[in-house]
Amino acid sequence: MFNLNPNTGTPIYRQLMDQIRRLVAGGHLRPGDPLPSVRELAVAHAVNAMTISKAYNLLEAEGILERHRGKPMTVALAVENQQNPEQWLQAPMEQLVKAARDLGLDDDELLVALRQYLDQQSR
Amino acid sequence: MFNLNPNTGTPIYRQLMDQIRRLVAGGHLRPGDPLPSVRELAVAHAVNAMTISKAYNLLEAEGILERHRGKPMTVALAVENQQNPEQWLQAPMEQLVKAARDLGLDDDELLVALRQYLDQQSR
Amino acid sequence: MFNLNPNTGTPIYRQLMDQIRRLVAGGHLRPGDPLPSVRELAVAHAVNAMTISKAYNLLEAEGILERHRGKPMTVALAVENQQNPEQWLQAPMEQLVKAARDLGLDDDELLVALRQYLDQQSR
Amino acid sequence: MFNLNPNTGTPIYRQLMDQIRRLVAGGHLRPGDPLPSVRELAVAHAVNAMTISKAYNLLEAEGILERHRGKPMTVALAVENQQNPEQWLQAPMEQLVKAARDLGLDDDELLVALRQYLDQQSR
DNA sequence: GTGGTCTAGACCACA
DNA sequence: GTGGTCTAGACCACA
Repeated sequence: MFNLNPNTGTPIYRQLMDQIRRLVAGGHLRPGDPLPSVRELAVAHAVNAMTISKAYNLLEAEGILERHRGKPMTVALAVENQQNPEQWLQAPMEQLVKAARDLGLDDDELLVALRQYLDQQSR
Repeated sequence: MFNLNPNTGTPIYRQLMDQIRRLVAGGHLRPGDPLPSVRELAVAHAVNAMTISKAYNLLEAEGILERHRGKPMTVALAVENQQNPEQWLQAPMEQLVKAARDLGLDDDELLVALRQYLDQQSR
Repeated sequence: MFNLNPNTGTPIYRQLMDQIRRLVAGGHLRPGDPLPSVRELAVAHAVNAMTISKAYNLLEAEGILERHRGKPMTVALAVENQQNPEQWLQAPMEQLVKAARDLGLDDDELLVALRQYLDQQSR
Repeated sequence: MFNLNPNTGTPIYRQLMDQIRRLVAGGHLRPGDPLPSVRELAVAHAVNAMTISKAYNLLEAEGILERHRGKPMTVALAVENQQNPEQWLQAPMEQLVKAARDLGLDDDELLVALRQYLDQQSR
């Protein structure tokens, strides 16, 4: 369902938050859409329920999710999904560019590297 | 000197390790080059000396740095800096592509976004 | 230190949050003042550390506490402690008045009851 | 009908129990008086019927309510409504006094605050 | 020493 | 079925 990796140094609950935020920003999850239950996600990713719950709680505090007693949480109706999706690309682009700079790649070399990577994936 | 951000969720010592590894892989730091002292870096980045020290220790264990009693650590003479630099780009490219997918961008849109970002930076 | 009762139906972490908020609003805890460590409080009240930590985290999100890596949390420097303390009395006054109404007491009888209660306490 | 608030942290069934107990203690509900049906209350307060039912069941177990097959529950004939009404004021008074203490108010200031609050309400 | 993350598991409130 | 609270305990990052 989601892409959760316990070994990256990024806390699992943050990984989940990032992905949900982006799925909402990208329109894949829309206002009113239900989210998988805490237990369901926990089992599916072999992760503790409290870890999932923490992510959901923080997203509720951010106004992105809504809680419904006894029912699954949903994407908030009032969520601002019309906000510029590119905003969510900033941080990972920054990371990538920094890595490229450290490695001595210039802009064009980085773009070539990314294109190659994308081509590999789609094959 | 380096680019250390305490708020990203990635431990500071890992950020430092990543950057040094890439600087070595990219040839910006070459075998025998001295590194800044632990204290110097700690002060410069307002970070605890143990944090820097931990990064240096782990890099020494990896064979990338060498320790010299009473003198600054250096890049190991035997370091394999001829290794494929693209290897160090994998993880950040993966992050970026995942973010783009969640946001509903296809390959071309991602490449355009990255080019725009790079253009902005160089301006 | 604090007054935490696991049997009231109000979650422990909320009880703690309420008390800290009021101590700050009342000026007993002032900007920059350190709070007891999570472990210290947990031991003192025979409560799990995560329960204390949850309260501290939520208060940080509210801007009332500040986190300092490796050091105790403190009352936020920017905290608005000049806000009207009476605000924090609203909820408990509402509760009390509702109870009194249900019991058929009028305003004067309630005030008398409260005065008697206060007199008992101070004896 | 009743005053049920899902957001206070106090379970709804407890809020309901408290209010019925106080209405009985205050003589507003007297032995033999019928209570609203579970469904009626559930609809009126947009609350699940099981929540109401749970409160009624617990009050029956306490001897405060009586069940009559096919008919509304009533206040128990044997209920001890002559018990000291002030007893039900203890808990909310304690809460209020604790809050006032945290805020640094002394007895007189608290009494003044309560009188002001009552005056506001009656206006 | 400080707080943070995560687990396994119990039990509660509510639909 | 849903999410919430809490525990006991492990291990991590940082000062």
